[in-house]
Amino acid sequence: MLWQSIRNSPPRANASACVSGGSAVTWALVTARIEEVAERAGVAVSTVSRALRDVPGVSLATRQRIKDIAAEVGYLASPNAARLATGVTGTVAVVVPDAAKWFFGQVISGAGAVLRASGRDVLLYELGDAEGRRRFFEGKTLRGRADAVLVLSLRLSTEETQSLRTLGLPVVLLGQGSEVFGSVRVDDRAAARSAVRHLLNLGHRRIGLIGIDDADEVTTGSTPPLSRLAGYRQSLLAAGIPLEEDLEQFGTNSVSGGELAMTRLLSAPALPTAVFVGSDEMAFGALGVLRTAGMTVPRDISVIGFDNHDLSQVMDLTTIDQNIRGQGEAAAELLLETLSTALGTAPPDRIIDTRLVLRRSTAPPADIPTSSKKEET
Amino acid sequence: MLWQSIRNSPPRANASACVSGGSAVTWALVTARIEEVAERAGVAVSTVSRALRDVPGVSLATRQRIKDIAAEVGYLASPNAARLATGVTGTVAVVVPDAAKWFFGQVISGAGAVLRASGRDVLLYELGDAEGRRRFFEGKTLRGRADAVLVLSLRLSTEETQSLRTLGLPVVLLGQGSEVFGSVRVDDRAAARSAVRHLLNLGHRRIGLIGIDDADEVTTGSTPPLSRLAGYRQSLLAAGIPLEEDLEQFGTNSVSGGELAMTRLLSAPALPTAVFVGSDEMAFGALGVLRTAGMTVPRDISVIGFDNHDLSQVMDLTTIDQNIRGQGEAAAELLLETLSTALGTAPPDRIIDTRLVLRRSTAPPADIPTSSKKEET
DNA sequence: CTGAAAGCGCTTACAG
DNA sequence: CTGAAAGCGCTTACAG
Repeated sequence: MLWQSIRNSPPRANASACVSGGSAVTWALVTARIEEVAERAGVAVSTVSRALRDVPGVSLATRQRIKDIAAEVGYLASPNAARLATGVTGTVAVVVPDAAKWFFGQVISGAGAVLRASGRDVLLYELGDAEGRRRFFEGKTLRGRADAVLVLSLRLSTEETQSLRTLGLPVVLLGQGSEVFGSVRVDDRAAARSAVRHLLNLGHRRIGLIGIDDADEVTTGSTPPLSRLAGYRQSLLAAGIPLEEDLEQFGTNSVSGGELAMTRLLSAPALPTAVFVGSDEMAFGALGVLRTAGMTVPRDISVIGFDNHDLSQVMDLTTIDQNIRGQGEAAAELLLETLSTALGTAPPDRIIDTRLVLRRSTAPPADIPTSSKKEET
Repeated sequence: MLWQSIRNSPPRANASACVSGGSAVTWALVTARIEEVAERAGVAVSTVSRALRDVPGVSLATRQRIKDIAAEVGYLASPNAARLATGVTGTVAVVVPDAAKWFFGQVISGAGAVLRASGRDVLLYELGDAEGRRRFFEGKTLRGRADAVLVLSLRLSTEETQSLRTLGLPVVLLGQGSEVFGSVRVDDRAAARSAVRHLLNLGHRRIGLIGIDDADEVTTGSTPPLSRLAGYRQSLLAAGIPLEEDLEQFGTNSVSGGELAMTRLLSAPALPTAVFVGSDEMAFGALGVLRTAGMTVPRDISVIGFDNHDLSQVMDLTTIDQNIRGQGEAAAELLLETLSTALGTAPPDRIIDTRLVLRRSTAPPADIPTSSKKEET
């Protein structure tokens, strides 16, 4: 009853018009237009337009009068008309592989808060799978829909880069450097080094790695996994510890990926006394496997993650905080700056700080390893 | 260098125009307009418009020729012009308290997939805090920006309901029933009953509750917390077990909320042998506290959650799966149906199935409790 | 400081 | 089946 009345008879005291859109006839409320405000104020529509947008060239008196009348009749400029006239959408597109993943949720929320504070709308594009990614970049999906684009955790191919450039919009990448677009990210390599150094400083010499492999069909090729691996290796080598293939296991960036990799690590010729894991979610999986195997963390093995996931505290996981929400905020801010300033020559590249968060999944190895260096196969 | 050229000199072989928008002068690429296609095809623009949108009334031959030419010149109708002309935006607004929370990420992703498959854009509105919620509903934020609205986990006040109705758009609520709008949700009460019945069937008689309290400034007043509480009480009473105030503790829907509530439960006059927790995230917090207290789950105490969170498997948490992504999908589908069909009299209310997921956080109580019934203070 | 008019790029009765 | 014209509701040179 009520339902029907909503669809078919909009509240009175509002003019209504019948617009046939698509298959169904829908009712759309018609609210005050600029013309009505102009008539009431006894001025031209152009003056109303200028007054309401605080464009210079209107006397203070008329401007105020127009504003009052606009507020009175509840006038709001039609976004679509304004967009058509100016070409400015007041919208920022956020392109994300998968909104259901914790990492991207943090970024979306952080970036969204900044964008909303600037009065902009957020258009969310979720790639989903490789096919979705292809469709997004092939079609000119964004044309006329956004003023700027924030792209998360994607290593863009030449064609994709070109496709974005053709849009003519400012683009900022998150989690990935770029020669062409602005970027916000952390120094993954340095962060990984400090994680492994923490383990070294505790006295560990046999340190395993659970890395993020490249199997994800959407984020494939992105650099953080590689940089974290490189940081791990650098730290070991700098400490004079040779790399061991058996101690490096990889999996998808997920709990189950961590479980599988840790399981493989447990069947290594000689167990590591500590493991650096490429993401907290993988570390959760690793912790689960260790528990199942009857091993105690950190007594039998130390584990350090990467992210500072919401749940890493309750899991008591030592990890690297990479301020993900802050990265999202910084990326949005950079985008807004780019929108209002003519930027210089090089695309800006902002590096966000990381920090080690100590919890109780790391500790000195049980038996001080003095001979472990020479234990290789 | 490259950067500058992006902003100032769009790729050649594309016409370009200088549009002054706001403070800065920006370049916008001008791509083919409908007129160009019409000229090339030797027809009127109206024919092109009809041909490209598969509107009947164009001969097959001309339609195909026009489509070919459009593809050739890469013509795509300007979304803003089409919107202004039709009033249809091809966009659905998703209104969410906090995109960073796991629950909402699932919904956004599920609903988004369905909406994208239908060719629609997703406009994300994150309320953030009470002030954000107020702003959203006071201003006619959505006017002219969306064809339909999906509202997550909000118990709407009369004014907010009215504000949405004034928009004249189809609205679907998720996680909340409504007299006015369509809704998708689970039967929280029945699900809670089955959770508690599981504990009863295992032989538990002293069953505690960790409930979601109403402190969240945005989602305050939503019914799932109340329904789950009601289901808990119903199950106990149906089993002839009197309620005990000390065994009901509440907290914010978060890990720390679960920690605090479990801590209070641990200082109850007599410990429960099992606890039903209103959400998995709270259950994670509860598990953490129990571990810290040196108690073993499920030997000393059984814990059952609600959600089937991604991480509940690795936490080995028995829980109620409520198919959150499925709820998001169903809500989006309902919205699309509403958009294309003139719906009947009553707002549709779709109930999604829940199911018990058995893991190893629940087990029969250690000592069979025969006298516990009379242990109250 | 203000206004009349053109224009943004489509869609849709209306007429043929 | 096709076209000419009006209209969607703004903004912005241009002229005064």
